[in-house]
Amino acid sequence: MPTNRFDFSRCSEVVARELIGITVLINGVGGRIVETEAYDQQDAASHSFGGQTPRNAAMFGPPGRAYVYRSYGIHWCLNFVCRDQGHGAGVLIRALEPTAGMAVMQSRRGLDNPRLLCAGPGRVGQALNIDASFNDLPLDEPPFQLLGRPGTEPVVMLTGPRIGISKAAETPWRFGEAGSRFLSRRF
DNA sequence: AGTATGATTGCCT
DNA sequence: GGCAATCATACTG
Repeated sequence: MPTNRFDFSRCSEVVARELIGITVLINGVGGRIVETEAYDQQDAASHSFGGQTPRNAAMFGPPGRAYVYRSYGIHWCLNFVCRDQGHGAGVLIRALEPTAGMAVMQSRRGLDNPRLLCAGPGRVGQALNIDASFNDLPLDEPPFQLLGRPGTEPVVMLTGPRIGISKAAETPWRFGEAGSRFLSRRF
């Protein structure tokens, strides 16, 4: 049976891998996570790298909450806070295979093609109607729902360098499901 | 297929 | 004042 329990109190790389195949819903709308990226305080590409600031405070709070930030002044991006409190680590949700609330997501995105609904962090934000009010919210309570458990289904994992960053760009902390048509980009 | 560009805003140096 | 964990569109070859 599905569960809302998920162990976020581990390092971002492990959590990022285990999230592949997990379903995330917000108010019943969303899908299966097929692409993630790990970020960590020791990592020059992470928002938490320089220590805690008002913007990244959620990353330093308890694991298992959302960290939401504005990207390029335009998009809202969703992260899951992980590791131990105070460590400044999180996992960026980069792409979903849309499964629930397709019509709502199509309307929010202004597009029909399921393939492009949630293929990228900004698109996920728009499809799930994310904004700043979701920052720091616990992931095991409404409006969030996490379904499934790591290892329940066999997932062939792809690994590669993260996207859109300039520092630590060679660190292979991007993860995805092999063969998925819903990835933001090819690995 | 690949490369370029504008949109847009809050945070940090 | 500069920049950013992006996206859609409009080019080029």
